[in-house]
Amino acid sequence: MVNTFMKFEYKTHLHKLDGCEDHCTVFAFSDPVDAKFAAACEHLHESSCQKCSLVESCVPQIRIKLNDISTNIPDQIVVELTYELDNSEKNLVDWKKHILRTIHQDQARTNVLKNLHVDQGLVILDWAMKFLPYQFRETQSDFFGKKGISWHISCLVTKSDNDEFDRQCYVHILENGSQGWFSVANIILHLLTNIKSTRPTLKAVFLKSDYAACYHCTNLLAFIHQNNGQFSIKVAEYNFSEAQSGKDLCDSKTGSCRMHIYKYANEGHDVLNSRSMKLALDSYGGVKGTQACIVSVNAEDEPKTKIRMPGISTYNNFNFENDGIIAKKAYKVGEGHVIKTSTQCSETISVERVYKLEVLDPFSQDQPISGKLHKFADSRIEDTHDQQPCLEENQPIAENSMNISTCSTSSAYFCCPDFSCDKVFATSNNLDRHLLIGNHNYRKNTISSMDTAVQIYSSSCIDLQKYHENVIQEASHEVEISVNSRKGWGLKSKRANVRFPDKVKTYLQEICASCEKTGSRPDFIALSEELRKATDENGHKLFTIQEWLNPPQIKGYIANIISKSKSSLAVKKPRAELQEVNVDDDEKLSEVVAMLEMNDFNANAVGIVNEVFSAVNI
DNA sequence: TTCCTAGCGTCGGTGTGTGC
DNA sequence: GCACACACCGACGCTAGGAA
Repeated sequence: MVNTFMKFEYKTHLHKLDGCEDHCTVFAFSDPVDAKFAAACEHLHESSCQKCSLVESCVPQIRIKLNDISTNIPDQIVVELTYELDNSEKNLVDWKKHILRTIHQDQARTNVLKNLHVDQGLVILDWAMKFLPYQFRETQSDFFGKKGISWHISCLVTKSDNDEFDRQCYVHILENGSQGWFSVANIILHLLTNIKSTRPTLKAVFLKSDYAACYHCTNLLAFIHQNNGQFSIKVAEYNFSEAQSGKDLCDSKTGSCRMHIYKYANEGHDVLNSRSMKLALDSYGGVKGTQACIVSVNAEDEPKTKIRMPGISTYNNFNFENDGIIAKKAYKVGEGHVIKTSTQCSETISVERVYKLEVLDPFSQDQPISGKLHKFADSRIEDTHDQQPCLEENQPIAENSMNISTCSTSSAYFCCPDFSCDKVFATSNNLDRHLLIGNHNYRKNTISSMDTAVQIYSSSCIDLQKYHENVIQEASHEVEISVNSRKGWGLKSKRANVRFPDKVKTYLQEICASCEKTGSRPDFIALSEELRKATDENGHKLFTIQEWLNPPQIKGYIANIISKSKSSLAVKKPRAELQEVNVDDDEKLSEVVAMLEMNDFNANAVGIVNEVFSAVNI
């Protein structure tokens, strides 16, 4: 029940003017400690939502039930179940916070588009999944071991004089370079220069991207701020969205480009490198509203500088002002903290030092604009029939709106992919535009499909209905008791860096060493279980509940051990050098190699024989 | 200052399903 | 039976930031 609620319904509850602590985004993102990251609500938070409370209270409810039956089950199982419940409780709350942040941070895009002037633009940045070389006819052996081509997508949205939005997409295919801040800085600079040449009236842009490390890093932010005056178009804001959200437009454009490339390849062409990739993208007039270029960024030119911005991981919104960067933890919550220019100014990140981009093949001629965004009057069913865009932030949402088109065509087949949004479109283009604006119409129905399902079921099963009501009532009662000031509950919690105990490390190192000898791969889930059950010769537990590690932690630690051992081997390993050898030496070498191979073969054969014997108990 | 842990994204290997 | 498509998952790279 909680799972379904979180997946489909929770986001429909959220609102910044709600009187419930679980729903009010301003309350959830107001820092209780630092007033600069807090905003005051003009309403009281007196109401409570039973369903939202259930997220926090479901695990305590299970814990109570566990305590009731704990006398009948072994202590070890009770301890393990308690450990699992603790982890689940934390994960559930984290998930709830993630949904809250996703919805709130997406308002940045909606508001920017709502207030966009004709001399401003919104740029959404994203790295597309690396493109794997594609052959018209390829064998399976060719399919494996491919090295992908990096390509970066930038979508520019501008507003025309007649209140329509224009979209233009820029693809940077990287011949050279990694997906780090240095490449991103070069791409942004090249992009802004290019946009200025085609749209001279543009004066400022708002950047938006996901939380990837190459975007959300001190060096890039400091570079933008320090050199903003030299950019052909000023960067006004940089808003970050939660992981895996807020880049729908880039994703849909990536899909179109991929399909265009595959279509070109399927006509008998091979797309094996950046040149052929650009050729494919430009084929048959190119992808509508999309331009591609090939660039190269030499990683060796990257300035080796380290700029400090304490607390950067908690900041999501940055405004670039003359006297510093105004950083906020959540969009439009609080006045923000000013990061002064002098604290992060560095010669090493000047435009001259950073802008080393080499354009190998420039953008082709300007493609036609991919489409005009008209305004839509009806918030539920959007179409382009001389209607107005629904960019109003708090517009009223029709109660119980149905996913049935009322437009004259009665052919509304394109539903918004967001399960909680009830908008339906007559054409795929309209859906595309809806995704660009991101103005989802979340259902405000008090009765969800889950509720309806429960009601139908409960009508034939009265007992189940009673049980369901009891669970919710008991859960909400629990929460009411425990409620105290939860201000800022939606903010990212501070990461607790806890060192793994030495004896756990030693234990894992031994297991890692034995795996290395046997060649077997460690099973992280089994190891996590093993840590909980390991005992000494007297039958006492080796590790306490505080020392248990979960599978991802074990995986990370073992990966670290392997990585270190590899790097130390690389250092110790003498460098192989090519030397001329005479024929006699060469023959001796061949003999040695043959002998080593024979030894290996014999060892393997003995191993196989032993395994067979042990399998048949001989 | 260095080391270690965590988070996010991408790459490559592997297993399974499908069509010819 | 072969070649390809797709999903899953572990490995790894990059980055931030706290502990030692």
